[in-house]
Amino acid sequence: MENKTPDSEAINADLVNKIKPNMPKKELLYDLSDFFKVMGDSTRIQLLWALEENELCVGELAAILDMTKSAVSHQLKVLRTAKLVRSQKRGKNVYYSLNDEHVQIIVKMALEHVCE
Amino acid sequence: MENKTPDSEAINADLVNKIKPNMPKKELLYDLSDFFKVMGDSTRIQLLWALEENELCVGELAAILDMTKSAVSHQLKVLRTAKLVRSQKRGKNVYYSLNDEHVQIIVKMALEHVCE
DNA sequence: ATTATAGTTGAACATTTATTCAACTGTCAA
DNA sequence: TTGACAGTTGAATAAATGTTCAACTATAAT
Repeated sequence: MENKTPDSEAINADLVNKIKPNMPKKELLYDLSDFFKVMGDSTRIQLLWALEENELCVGELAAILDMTKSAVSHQLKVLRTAKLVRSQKRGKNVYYSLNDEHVQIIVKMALEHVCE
Repeated sequence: MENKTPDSEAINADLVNKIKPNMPKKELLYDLSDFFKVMGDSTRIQLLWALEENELCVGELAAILDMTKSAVSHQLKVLRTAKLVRSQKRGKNVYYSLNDEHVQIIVKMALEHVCE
């Protein structure tokens, strides 16, 4: 009776050995998850959302989000480090704008997912 | 001298009042950031990556990721709650598979961003 | 029935993270 | 120069998060 399909299969070692070497390298893995981590905060999503409409300075962003300039500035730094926004100082103000065309598409895809 | 362009502009209230009402509602905002939070972990990225190749049970996933079944199970629960994977029990095993076609596209876009 | 295996679960622990607060820099106006 | 405003920064606090461990359920094999 060796050809019967078992009710429960042991783990498929061949499949594991085929998939394991195709896994992404640690570095790429961290880059990917770090990118999503940056997007995974409602304050930063709002900042990106607002900047899709216009270049805006910190005070304007703080007014739109109803938050302190300090809190906004901290989060803008995260977005800047991730290269999702860029900043430009003009007079007393620092104006921020989007720096990556992928972001708008990614947010749109995510919207389709969460709106199902 | 009232028509000179000021070296430093005060915040643009009209712009703020135009953008503010177009901001996403709290609920949508949390749904969006929660989605990205789920993607923002290297273990869960690996799970999704592996499941793109094949339906896999918990033990196989644990072997591929070199992690305990417990840790994998905890993260699979997060993915299940977010409706990114679905599970199906067969015998003693629980097989997981992808549940959302958006995810592969979103990961691909994110790859393009981080690989620049 | 008993034993072994697959997977889930909750508590605990350590780490990360977002906001607040106060102090600071730099620029403009008087 | 003095004062006001825009923004940044670091420390502190509180909240969220990932993995481990041990205990548990459920299914299969003997």
